[in-house]
This record gives sequence, structure tokens and C-alpha cells, in this order.
Amino acid sequence: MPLTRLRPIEHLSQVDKIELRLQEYFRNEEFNPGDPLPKEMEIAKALGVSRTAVREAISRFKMLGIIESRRNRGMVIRRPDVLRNMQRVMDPRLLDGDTMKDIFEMRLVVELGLAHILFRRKTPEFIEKLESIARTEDGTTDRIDLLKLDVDFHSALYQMSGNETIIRFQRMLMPIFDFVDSVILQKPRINQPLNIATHWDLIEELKGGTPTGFMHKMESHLWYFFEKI
Amino acid sequence: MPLTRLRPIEHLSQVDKIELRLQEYFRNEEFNPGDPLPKEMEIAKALGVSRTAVREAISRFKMLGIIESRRNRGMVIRRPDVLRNMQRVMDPRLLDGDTMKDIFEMRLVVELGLAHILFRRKTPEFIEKLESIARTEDGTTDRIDLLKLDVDFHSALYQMSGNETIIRFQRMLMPIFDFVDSVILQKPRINQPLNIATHWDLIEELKGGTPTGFMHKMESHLWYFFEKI
DNA sequence: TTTTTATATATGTCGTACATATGTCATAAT
DNA sequence: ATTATGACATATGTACGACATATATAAAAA
Repeated sequence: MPLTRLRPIEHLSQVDKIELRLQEYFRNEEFNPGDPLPKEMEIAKALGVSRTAVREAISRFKMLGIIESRRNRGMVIRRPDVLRNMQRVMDPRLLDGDTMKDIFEMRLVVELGLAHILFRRKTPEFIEKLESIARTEDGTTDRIDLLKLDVDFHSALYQMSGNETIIRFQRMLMPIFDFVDSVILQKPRINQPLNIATHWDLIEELKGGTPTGFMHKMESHLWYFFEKI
Repeated sequence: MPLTRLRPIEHLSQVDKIELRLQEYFRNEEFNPGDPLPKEMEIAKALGVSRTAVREAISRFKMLGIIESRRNRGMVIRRPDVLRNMQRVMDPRLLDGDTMKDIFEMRLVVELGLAHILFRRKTPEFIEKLESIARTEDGTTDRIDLLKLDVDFHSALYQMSGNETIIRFQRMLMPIFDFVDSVILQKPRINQPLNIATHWDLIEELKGGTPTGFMHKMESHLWYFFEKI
């Protein structure tokens, strides 16, 4: 019997329904940050539910950062932090393998696409920072330390982009990177091409080369991960 | 007087504190999806607070999708949807201009970095889809329609990446794109270079060219936006 | 006018009661 | 022995009332 096509009745709790109503209310009323909201009791009355249920629903929006409330002043719409909510659930234990692979791949995509921005925003100070890291690498043999320095190098690149969202995006994804790294390291090594680009190559290109050349080198540099995925 | 450096005491409500406690509890106990949580009353007792307050805090985690609860069965840890929470606050009215600019720039970065993935995942069917859109464009003069088709073309590229997270990421950002587009269109036009790459050029490169070549063309194609930002 | 005091008000917290769904288990029907 | 039926326990869901607490506003005192 094809009972699979029989989707179960959506069993929403009162609070769930209130949440939905509020969501559409916020959209339709075109609230802007700073705008005051009706009082809890007014909302409860208007919806015909208890204040308790309304507060539970409101509490959810506080989690998203859309609502802020102060004693006696009432509640107001807030400017939410886009990445904060994503960050909260960015836990390798909670996500499935496919999603993490997708996220990791997205990191590679971003890093490759960063080239242009970097050439626009590069400064002697940033270059010096990169060279400093690369020099430290040259004097390091411990594998764990090298892995850490590698993260530092790439973090510095993100930093150079000057794009706060991208920077935070990378920082947010760190737990995933660590996880995927550890998984990848367990796989058998594959034969790398000999002409793989180093951090020094990237710096060189950044100093006197072109965005396209940089992308090419970055592609070579990240090739290892691309192959593994 | 430099009183600006004197940060106010963090005045967290009871529920806020409970939220924090639960968050660290979840991390430390290493919960996995499906794991059962203690009962509301047990949590309330353990924290020395009322069940009401616990429920308000729990409700917040339900918003994130980390917790699910059913009557008499108790509460369990859920696998959250990483992008859902970001999606919920992706409202041009709620975000500030700088953040939106950053997000828009990130879109450009992703689109540029996509080249490699596309060359790995391209199929005749996807190419045909792109050509179909480009053909429709050739027979269209209305500006609004063309803008829509442009979105379609780029959406198809994302689709071709096969990366669900990236695809959803792009879809999620649509409201922002629309907003930034409308802002950009109001600015005075700047003189475009004559050799700007068209959609046909991109298709051509995708069919018989190289990832690097594609990136180059894409860069040229998106040049307009890069200049504006 | 300035300062102090009182008061109203909206959110924050708590306890209790009851509703509702669901798992458990004993009992009755087949 | 197996299957239905029904009683009961249990955990979440909803509601209400009470009081605490902070804060804006108005009234009173300096």
C-alpha cells in the first residue's frame, strides 16, 4: 500500500501557531529596527490565547535576535545578527556528513573566489603578516603546529578581504573544518602533483602577480582537498 | 570623562541564564540527534527555577531546531537545519546597509569560485538548460524580463554545482540581491568595458574551455557589480 | 526650577491546576 | 495464545493568578 504518500496532518502546538502568526505579522506590518511591539497582554487578547503561550513564542524570536524587551518599556524590533543563529547550530555532532561536506566545499569555493577582493584590498601590512606566518612555517617541523599555521595563513587571507561577513563566515565554519580535516587525514594519502603551490608562491603572486594567477595558484594549493571530496 | 570604556553590567534575565546553562550542558554532555533530554521538571529542579522559565528557554532551542518535544515522550535532540535560522532573519528591512553589501560581495566571491565545481559537475542537460535561458534572453527586450532571466541563468549555475548548501545559500540571499540590485540600478551608469563577457561566452567556455578561462569570463561578466561595490 | 516621592505600567518569575496525548499494563474477549 | 479493550500513569501543553521588579510619568516638596 502506498501509504508513503499520505502525509501526516500537521500537528502544530498553540505556541507554534502563535509563532507563525507573529512571523507573518512582522512581515506584513513592515517593522523596522526600533519599532515598538504591542504589549504581551494585547497580543494574547488579540489571538485569544494565554499570556504564557505568547511569551513562549516571543521568547523564540528573542533567540533569533529579532525581538528585544525591557521592563515596562515594552518590546521592540531589533536588528538581528545574520550569522549568530547559524553559528549556534554549527556543531559537527549535530550535522550529518553530507551537509558538512557541502559546507567544506563551500569554503573551498569562497577561498578561490576571494582572489579579486584580495587584490583590491591588499596592503603592505597584510603581506607582511602573511610572510611572517610563512617564515614561522619554514622553521617548524611539528605536524600539529604546521596545521595550525596553515589555518592562520588562510585566516589572514580572509582577514585581508575586509569583508566582515566573510571573515565571520570562515570563523564560524572552523569546527567543521577541523572535523573534515581530521576525517581527511585518516584517509590514505594520494599522490600529489609535484608542482603544488606553497604559501610562498601565493604571497609572491599576491605581491607582483595578477588575480587570475593567484586563483590558479590557490587552485593548485587547494587541489588536495578538491581531490579528496 | 572616558566613561565609554565602562561597559554596563550584563543584565541577563533568568531565562537568558537558563538558556546559557542549557547551551553549555548540551555541548558538554555531547548530545547526538535522537538523544533524550531530562524532563522539564527535572531541569527546573536541578537549576532551582520554575518550570515556566525552563519552558521559555527550551522554546528558544525549538526555534533553532535543536530540540523537539512530544507529549509524554519527552524531549529529544534534533538535527538542526543550518540555513533555516539564517533564512529567518534575511530581511532587507532588518539588516543594515554594510551587512548587505558584505553579503552581496560574498555572492560575487562564491560565484567566481564556483568555476571548478561546475567543470566537475557539468552535464549536457545542464548546458542545455543554460542555452535555453540564453536563447530566451536573445528574444527578449523588456528590461524586467531580462533581469529575471539573468537571475534564472545564475540560479542554473548554482544548481549545476550540485551542492545543496550552496544552492540554498543563493536562494536565501535572493531578497538581498533584489534589494542591492534596485539600489545599484539607481546609481549613475558607469562606462562598461566593451569586451564584457555575455552568458553565451560563459556557456561557450563551459563547453570547450577551462575552469580558469571560465573564471576569467565570469570575472568580466560580474565586473559591473565589482565596480559598483 | 530642581529634587524627591508616589504611582501606574509592562515585563519577569513563580506556583498551581488542568488538558491532552501516549506508553504501560492488567484484564477481558476471541 | 493472541488480540482488544480499558484503566492508569506520565510528560508535555495551556491557562490563570499573584507578586516582583524596573522604569516612565506625574505629583509633591525643596
